[in-house]
Amino acid sequence: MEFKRHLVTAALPYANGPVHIGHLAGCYLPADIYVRYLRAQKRDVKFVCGSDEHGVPITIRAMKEGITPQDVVDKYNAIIRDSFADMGISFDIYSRTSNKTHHETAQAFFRKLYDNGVFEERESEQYYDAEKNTFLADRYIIGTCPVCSNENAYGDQCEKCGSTLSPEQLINPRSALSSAPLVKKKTKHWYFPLDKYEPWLKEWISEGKKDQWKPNVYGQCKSWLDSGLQPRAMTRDSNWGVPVPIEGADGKVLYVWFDAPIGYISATKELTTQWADYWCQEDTKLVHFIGKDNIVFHCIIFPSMLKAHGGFVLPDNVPANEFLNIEGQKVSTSRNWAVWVDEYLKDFPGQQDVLRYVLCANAPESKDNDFTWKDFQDRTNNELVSVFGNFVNRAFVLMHKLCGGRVPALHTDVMDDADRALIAEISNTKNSIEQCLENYRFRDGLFEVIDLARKANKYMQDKEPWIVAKAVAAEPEKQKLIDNCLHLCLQLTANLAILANPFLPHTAQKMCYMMKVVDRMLEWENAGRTDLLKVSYPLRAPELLFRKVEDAEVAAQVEKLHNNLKKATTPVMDNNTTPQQEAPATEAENPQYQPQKPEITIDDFMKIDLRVATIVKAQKVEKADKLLQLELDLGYETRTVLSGIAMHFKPEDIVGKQVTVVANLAPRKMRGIESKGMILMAQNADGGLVFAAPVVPADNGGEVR
RNA sequence: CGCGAGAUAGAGCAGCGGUAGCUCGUCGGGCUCAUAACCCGAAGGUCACAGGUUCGAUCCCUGUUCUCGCUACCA
Repeated sequence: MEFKRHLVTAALPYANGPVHIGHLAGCYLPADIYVRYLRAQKRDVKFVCGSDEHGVPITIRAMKEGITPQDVVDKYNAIIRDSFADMGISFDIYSRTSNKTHHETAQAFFRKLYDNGVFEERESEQYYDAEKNTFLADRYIIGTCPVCSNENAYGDQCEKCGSTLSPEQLINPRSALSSAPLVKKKTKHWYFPLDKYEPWLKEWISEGKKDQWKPNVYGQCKSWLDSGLQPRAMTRDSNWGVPVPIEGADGKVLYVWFDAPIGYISATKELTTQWADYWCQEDTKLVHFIGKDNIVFHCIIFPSMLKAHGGFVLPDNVPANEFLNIEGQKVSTSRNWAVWVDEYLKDFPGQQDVLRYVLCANAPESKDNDFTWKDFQDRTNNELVSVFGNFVNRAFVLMHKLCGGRVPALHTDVMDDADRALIAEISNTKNSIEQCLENYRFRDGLFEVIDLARKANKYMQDKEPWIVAKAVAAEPEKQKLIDNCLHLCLQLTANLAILANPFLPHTAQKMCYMMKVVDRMLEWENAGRTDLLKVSYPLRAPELLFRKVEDAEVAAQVEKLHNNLKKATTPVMDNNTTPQQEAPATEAENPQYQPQKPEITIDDFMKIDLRVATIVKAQKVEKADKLLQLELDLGYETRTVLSGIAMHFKPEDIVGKQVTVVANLAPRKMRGIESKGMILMAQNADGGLVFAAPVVPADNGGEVR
């Protein structure tokens, strides 16, 4: 089908914390790239999102901090909204589910289903906290696990033994919120009969979406459908949320997963009076960008709701990403193991596109991926800076040096195959990127952009205009070769701006400024043209598009991550301390000492094979300031170990000394020499090094434990 | 437990029946216009493991192991 309109949504972030880079990589960044691409094509597109501001965790948080739920969501809504705006996530509207339009829309939706007799009413008994006057979600009931006797098992699961539980199974259940004894109270809720929609869903998904949706998304849906759907309660006992709009429903609100996706509709309503065109016309392409944890809600529940209501379009695709881990560990907000976007923006001002680049290049499109600061540095320095940034810079610098600061002419009489191939490459790249983006393959699309710059670097290298320039004095007609090379490199730079624009919008803007062209040049249809910059048009002096990430910055970020983790795990999380009070304590650490590393088990430690060894030979490694090549006698063998201690010790002084060596460390090549192990050194505050070794001679090869 | 997704060079990913590819890193060389950059070349993989189907399997089938998810309002 030919779509006239596009409606793109990104998962509503939950307003009880800031956004981290996992959120960005998971859905906001891909959604933004997709939307920017569609806009550049002048297609009709609306991009909606907003804060999800209801639900129990927000009320809990408010209770703990002694403020109202509204205070909580106001605070985080502002932080989240600003982070997105600063990162260039270009929503047409960023709304929130606590506002009036949303309440009205969600209530009307519920009412329509209610009037149509869709819901089933059911009464059940649930645990109630009499002191806090609230029903308790399973998660907020604590008790002793019937399986492993852990006294702090949750009502839904025991984290110690992993058993799945229900609150009834807990021994001595108690409230997580107060010391009040639990009572059971009857409560009535309205259930959405998902089971009745199962046949329809099966047809819609199994037959219609099998090859269109990503394998993880399709597989997940199929799994749900095959195991059979159950009616699901769409209301909750709470005073924070959208009130259930029917008689006799006092103290009840809509289940957040009922209300949140309707937030997409409410946001569109706020955005435009034409909202119904986007939601109700068959030729609208609705796309939900989400993370994998949301698949069931967007592929099963929400479509069923829309179907039950009638009159709405259904999602054409739900390109869910997997998760992004940080430095090898799962993101955890409670342990504060995350890279927060607002903090990144403070630490790396003006470098939004660098993060956009890294997160897109390493996006968890097909499986969970790991974000490491080292990878952030490598990708930035070796790909963005060296390939893309450097090409643009050298094209500009050469143009100023060899062509008088103006766009040189293209002399068709001396064009060769390399020139023509480069021109063809621009169109090829444009087509490839279109293919990638239309199919939600953003990582590949971005690669194509960088690859074009890579090819352009090679083209320039082959043409060597700086060499040709030396011959111009003797053979003036050679200037034509230089002109052609730089003409094409500059036109290619203009194309790079267009092609990179969806991914790196701030960079594209900067390039437009340097080329002195208006934003309209960035329209997608201009890609592939080689007349974007007029001949003899003077261009500005180049500015560096990106800067390198320094080792110290990487180290600082890694340390920050670990410090935050320590702060969160330190048992000061008393109910009396609010997070605001804790925050300033961060800097109070003793600065001379490295923070202690995370706790390990004895098993972790026993994996390390420490041995006593004697240095039998030592020599400097050529072309390395710090490295010494050591031959160590371990009793049962002699091996080579490289150590970065050349600044501290002379080779001849340490021969014969005993050391402790990590014997089972994976071998690593440095300067072409394989190092098989590591010797232990103690470091003093002044940077001085001391061998960590037996105080009296011991047997070589002896285990250290 | 069951179900789903994933497991391919040091890292990140393609390939999905016919001699294993790309980017980065590593190593060697070249060049110098450019952010010590760029260009050329090389090394590096028993394609998680074990069976099976096939003339032939990384790719299909079966089983196993590991990771993540499906449960909790963390994308």
